[in-house]
Amino acid sequence: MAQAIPFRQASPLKASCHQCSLSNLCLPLAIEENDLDRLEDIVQQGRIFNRGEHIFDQSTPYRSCFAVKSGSIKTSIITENGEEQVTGFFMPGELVGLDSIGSEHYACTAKALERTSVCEFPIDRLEELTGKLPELQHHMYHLMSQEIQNSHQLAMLLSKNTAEERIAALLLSLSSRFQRRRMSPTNFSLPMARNDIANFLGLAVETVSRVFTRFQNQGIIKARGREVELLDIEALQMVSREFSRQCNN
Amino acid sequence: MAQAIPFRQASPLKASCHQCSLSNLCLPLAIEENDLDRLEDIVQQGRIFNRGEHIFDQSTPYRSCFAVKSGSIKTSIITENGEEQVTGFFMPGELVGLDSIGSEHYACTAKALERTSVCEFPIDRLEELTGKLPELQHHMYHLMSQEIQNSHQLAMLLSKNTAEERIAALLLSLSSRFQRRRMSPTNFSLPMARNDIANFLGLAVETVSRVFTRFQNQGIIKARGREVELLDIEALQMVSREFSRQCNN
DNA sequence: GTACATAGTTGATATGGATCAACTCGGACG
DNA sequence: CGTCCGAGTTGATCCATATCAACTATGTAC
Repeated sequence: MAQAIPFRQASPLKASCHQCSLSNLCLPLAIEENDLDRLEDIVQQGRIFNRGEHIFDQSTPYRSCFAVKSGSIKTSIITENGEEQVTGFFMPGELVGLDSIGSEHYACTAKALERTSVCEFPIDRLEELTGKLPELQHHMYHLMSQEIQNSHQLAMLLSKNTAEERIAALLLSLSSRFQRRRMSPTNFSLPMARNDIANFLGLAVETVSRVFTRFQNQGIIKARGREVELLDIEALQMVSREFSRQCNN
Repeated sequence: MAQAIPFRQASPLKASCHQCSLSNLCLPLAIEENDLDRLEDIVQQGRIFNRGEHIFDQSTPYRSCFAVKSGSIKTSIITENGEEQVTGFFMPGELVGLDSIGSEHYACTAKALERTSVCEFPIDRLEELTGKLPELQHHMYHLMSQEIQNSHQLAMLLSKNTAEERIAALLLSLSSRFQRRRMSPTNFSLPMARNDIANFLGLAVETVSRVFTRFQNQGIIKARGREVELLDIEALQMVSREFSRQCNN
């Protein structure tokens, strides 16, 4: 047998968590080197979505959760009367779809904010695997509880904080998440539109815009469009009142 | 051996999920009759807390999650500057502490709103057990994702809805949770103070009070103190705009 | 039963951010 | 290179709810 392969075959995309630069942020984090193969067995790597494409849709039967490899994703809930509520932004190394694990259907819609590649973890196989690897199970619990906490933080932000505080908190959250990926924590480009920020933070677009310019006038940030430079992180932390990392992360 | 027992011994409280009237709402729901013993092995039943007592405290090392047997519990986060944010109310059959599973410390403080009895699930033994019982694991995932969704709903409520809508939604949520326990969905007594409601919904106490009287004047509810009667559920649903169950549940 | 504290209600006023409207910027496309 | 369109900014006005203040009801301790 050992049939010769005429050309380099299209990789079946069963590729390497081993080599992934994000493995220290993602699921492999929880796993011993020698168990990593078992995770690789179930993951489908490298699916690409263009800006605006849906990774999954609300009310669709739940199949998988996804890890962001590159790019970014926003999740949102659509209510019966058509209103949208952005529930989160997800950056490389972060897991999307945890809010639906164990449910029949996706609880939200996930949309690529830019060209984005993801790894897909089919839920039945993942549940099977977490049953066998206690560390992985523990890590899943941890990630999900983290998600609950994030959402509580968001609720707190929404109910107690001013527009300035909310935006400062978001900027700081993004900053620390860029930093975690060894990118500049002070100089980055926002993956989402003002509109999404406004929706996420429970504000009007106009308010977001005004706060941005106010911060700019105070010399706290420099912003042109989506390009942002944080000039005075200390000041941002003062504004955001609680120094904890809000929102996601 | 077979030593005679002189008096009826104090029960070691290894008691019966089998007989618990809430088993269809709680963890046993997920388990085959014959596996129920294994859950009973790890649960510590019947701990009682008086009104105002803490079931657990924020930043304390995480040990267990708790199921409410009777009474009710509120959870809240305290920020560095001493502000409190109520993150949820928990009624019989509901699980408290899911937001901390997999974490080192409790992410919130849980306080009994009235005389309350709980069942305690030590987390290490629970994780062990979920590793062995796939249905239980699945159920845990489901409960946790539910918790995320609830929190997202709360965030939505806080960012998009008026005071009246928020309060209507809360009343409806409580109503359906009472109903689930086969209690009157229209006639119940609020376990929490106006203050807690206000904090939870991101409103001032005065606003809560005003909305209650407004609803009363419109003949939608009848309220004296914590005693509430829902006179027109339809109307409440109209007010709460989205007909889904908000907040918890 | 009285007193004190706490929870809840009601009224008057202030304000942060929504809303409405007009304008500008930047990029895609012919 | 100009046109068009959505995204973003800026200004003026309005409103829901916070805030402040006074009062009432409820309940708890002596």
